[in-house]
Order: sequence, then C-alpha cells, then structure tokens
Amino acid sequence: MSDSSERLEVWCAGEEWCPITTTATLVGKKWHPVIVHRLLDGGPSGFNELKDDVDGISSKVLSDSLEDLQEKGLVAREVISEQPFRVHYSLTDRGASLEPVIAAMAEWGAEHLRAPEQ
Amino acid sequence: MSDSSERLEVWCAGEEWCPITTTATLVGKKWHPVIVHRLLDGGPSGFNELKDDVDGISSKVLSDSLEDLQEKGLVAREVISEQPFRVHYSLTDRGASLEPVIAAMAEWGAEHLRAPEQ
DNA sequence: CGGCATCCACATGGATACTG
DNA sequence: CAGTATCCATGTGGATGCCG
Repeated sequence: MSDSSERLEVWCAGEEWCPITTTATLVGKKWHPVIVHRLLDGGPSGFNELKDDVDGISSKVLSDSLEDLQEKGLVAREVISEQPFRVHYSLTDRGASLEPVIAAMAEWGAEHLRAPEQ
Repeated sequence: MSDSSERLEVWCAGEEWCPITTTATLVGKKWHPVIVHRLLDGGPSGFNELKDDVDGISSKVLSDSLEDLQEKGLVAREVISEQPFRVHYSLTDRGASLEPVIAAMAEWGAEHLRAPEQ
C-alpha cells in the first residue's frame, strides 16, 4: 500500500501521541460530536437552548460535556452579566476545525442509517 | 446558516437514528478506528499480526473489538483450516467505506498533535 | 496460533432533586 | 436561566492465566 520509505510500523498506540486516538478522545464521547455539530451549524447558544436542540441529553451530562470540551479547548464559554444573566457557548477555532471530521461522520451515518443490518 | 426550508430543528437525538451518533458508536470506541485504519492501510491480517501492529492492545480487548466490529458488519473473519490454522481478518465493503471518516480523524489528529494544549 | 475465562477498576452516562 | 448535588447502572478497558 505504501512503499518501504514512508511506512508506519505502528498504526496507533495506547498512548496519546496517536493521531487517530487523539481525535477519538474528542469525538468518541457520546454527545461531544453532536454538540460540536450543533454549534457548527446552529451558531453560538445558551445552555438551555443547547439542551433543547440536543434531544435527550440531561442537564448534568450537557454540563459535564461542555466542561470537558472547554478543557480540551474546543468550546468557549462566556458569561454575559445581565438580568437574568446569559451564558454563551461557542466553538473556538480549534473546535471549528473539527468540521471535516464531523461532516464525514454525519455523511457516513446518513448513508448507512437506512441499512443498519447487513 | 440554512434557510427555513431545510433546517433541522434537532441536531441529534439520544436514539439510534441520529447519523452522527450512529457513526460515533462505531468510531468512538477506543480501539475501533485504529483497527479499521490498520486494516485499511495494511490489508488483511491474522490475529497476532494485528495485535503486534496495534501497539498496546491486549488479546482480550482486541478479541472483543473484533467481535463487535463483526457484529456491526465492518469486519469479516475467515478461518483457514491448515496446521497450524490461520484466521484472516479483513474489512467488509461497509468497513472500507469508513475510510473518509478515519482519514479525517487521522488528519485532524496529526495537525493538532503538536499543540495538545492551547 | 488464536483465542476465551475471570475478575476487576474506572469512566461515562442517567435520574432525580435542588439552587443562586 | 444555568446550572450543581447525589446516587447509581452500565460499559469499556485491562491484567492474568488457561486452552484447543
């Protein structure tokens, strides 16, 4: 498939320096890709707006997921001091750069959704 | 982002009919994308050959992963009756169709691996 | 060679209720 | 509005050892 000069002997490792595993730790969580997709297509959002759009998620899990996405530098959180106050969730540049990955996932899923078995 | 006629109100649901979640259940497991990548680039393989290439995986986890991939129709398993017998793992057409998804994950990971923080 | 059996640890996700 | 606090069920991965 590849000639000897550029061949990788190890496809991926258990450690973090594997590109695929790196991406999988972001996109492999149950709700993460859905949330990123929502922020990509729907733009910035408040907490409950997000919760309403992402069908089936609970407050706690959305909160946990957003916290994880912030720690990983994919999502930015901004508190707007008003009454009542608002919170603004948006993608960072890094988060937005996941678009090709999310798009590929969405496309594959859409094509194979009609034939889940066989 | 989209006009009113083609807008999706719900980005994804907790149920199985969501395209992204569908893909995430395949590609979101820790070792699945790595195994598929190995089979895409390295061609069909025996069990231990696969285990050697996928650095860090245990027999049990590789076995579990391959079983799951078979159930989902992504991987084919063929037993070759020789002495000693061999087993042949390869991608099905459906498994091979994941190539764009895996490629997108690999590319994103490679680009962002050098800057894991910030 | 190509696994399976066991047992275990930890992470993820979910239900429910409550708060500033 | 935007979460937090508990508590709990399950899943996923890992270590070790044995088997046909």
